[in-house]
Amino acid sequence: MGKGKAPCCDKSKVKKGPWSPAEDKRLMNFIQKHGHENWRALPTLAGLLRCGKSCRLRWMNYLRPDVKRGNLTKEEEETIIRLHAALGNKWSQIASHLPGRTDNEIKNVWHTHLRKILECRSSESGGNESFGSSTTSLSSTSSEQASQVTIQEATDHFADIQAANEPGQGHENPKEFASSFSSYNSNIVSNFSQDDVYKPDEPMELAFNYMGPYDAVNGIQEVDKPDMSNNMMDLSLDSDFNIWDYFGNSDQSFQLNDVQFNAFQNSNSAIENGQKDAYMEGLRYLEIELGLRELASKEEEQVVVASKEDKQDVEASNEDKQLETPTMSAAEPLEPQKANRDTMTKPDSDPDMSYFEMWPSWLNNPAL
DNA sequence: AAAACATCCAACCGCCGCCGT
DNA sequence: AACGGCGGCGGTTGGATGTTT
Repeated sequence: MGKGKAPCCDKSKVKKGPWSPAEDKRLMNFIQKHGHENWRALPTLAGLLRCGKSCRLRWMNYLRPDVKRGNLTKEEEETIIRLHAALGNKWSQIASHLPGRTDNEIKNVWHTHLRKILECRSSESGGNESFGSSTTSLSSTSSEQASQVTIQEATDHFADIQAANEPGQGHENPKEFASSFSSYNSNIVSNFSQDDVYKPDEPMELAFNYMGPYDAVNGIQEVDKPDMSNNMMDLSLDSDFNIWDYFGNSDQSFQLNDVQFNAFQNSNSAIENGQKDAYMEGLRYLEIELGLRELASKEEEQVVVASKEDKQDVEASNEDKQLETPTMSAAEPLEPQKANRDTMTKPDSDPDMSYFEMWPSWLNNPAL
């Protein structure tokens, strides 16, 4: 056996070959919204049946907005020839001198076109032109490392989220938020085991897997990231990242009504102002919908019914329907979560405690 | 018209180096 | 120091398309 590494993904479960327009669209939409901090996780989060490498390649060589199309100009060809003479087959380095051109494209052009030109020139000039694999050693610039998220970036990022949470500044469509929020929670809840259930004496793991050094409880500092690999989602820290948009990619079938949403969205001020009831109402509603709580009263039932009557249907394109359901999507029915309810236990100390209070550091964090 | 051949290029594969643990 | 994960790179492949016979 060779000592090659394990494959980056399960080859039997990923699609290969040419990309369809629907896949392109999905990949572009995802990256435009959330960036590409983690290629390995991206296909799952974006709902693509592709390996991360394949996604990266497609983006880098084809979908990136700054990729130049069309034939190379004479000047570009000459540049490639000169750089190849100096650098050899360092296609990425050559590409770095040609804005908008990819290493793959340059490599292809070289093999199909430029090499022949050089061969012709060589034969004409008596063999002085070089077109082989040059081994000229230039000090190669170290590859750019994935930029660490700075404290300032993290601060700005969460300031943005907080701003989105201000009254009147939040998600433009509360129902969309509630719908997508529920899908996210459905996913988390469906993956809960007994060990995941809240234990009052244990520190809570955050529900989100930050990619930057941000501790939602204590402020800005490095924290250990919980290992919940398949159950977690990575939050991009792109400057234009908006957590509400992150959730806004779902077809889940229930929504909070506006009152519930507002209470939920403004949970901190609601609690500080002694309006916890409104906040808790939103939580209970979510729990009921997720099958984590039985309807406690006629009133609650009416709230649920009213909300369902108020919901909007989300149209999914036929193309999207053909794609594999993303991990974070809500296409799965709620039944599995209802079954899960039986495996969960509430803290003994407070039988009325909301399951969503299992995230106190998240939900009540002033930074949010 | 059709078969054979040539060309193009998107995508895959395996390896490498960096980095975190 | 050793190991594993990941992004990046360069070589290669193979299907699509164009050209020639």
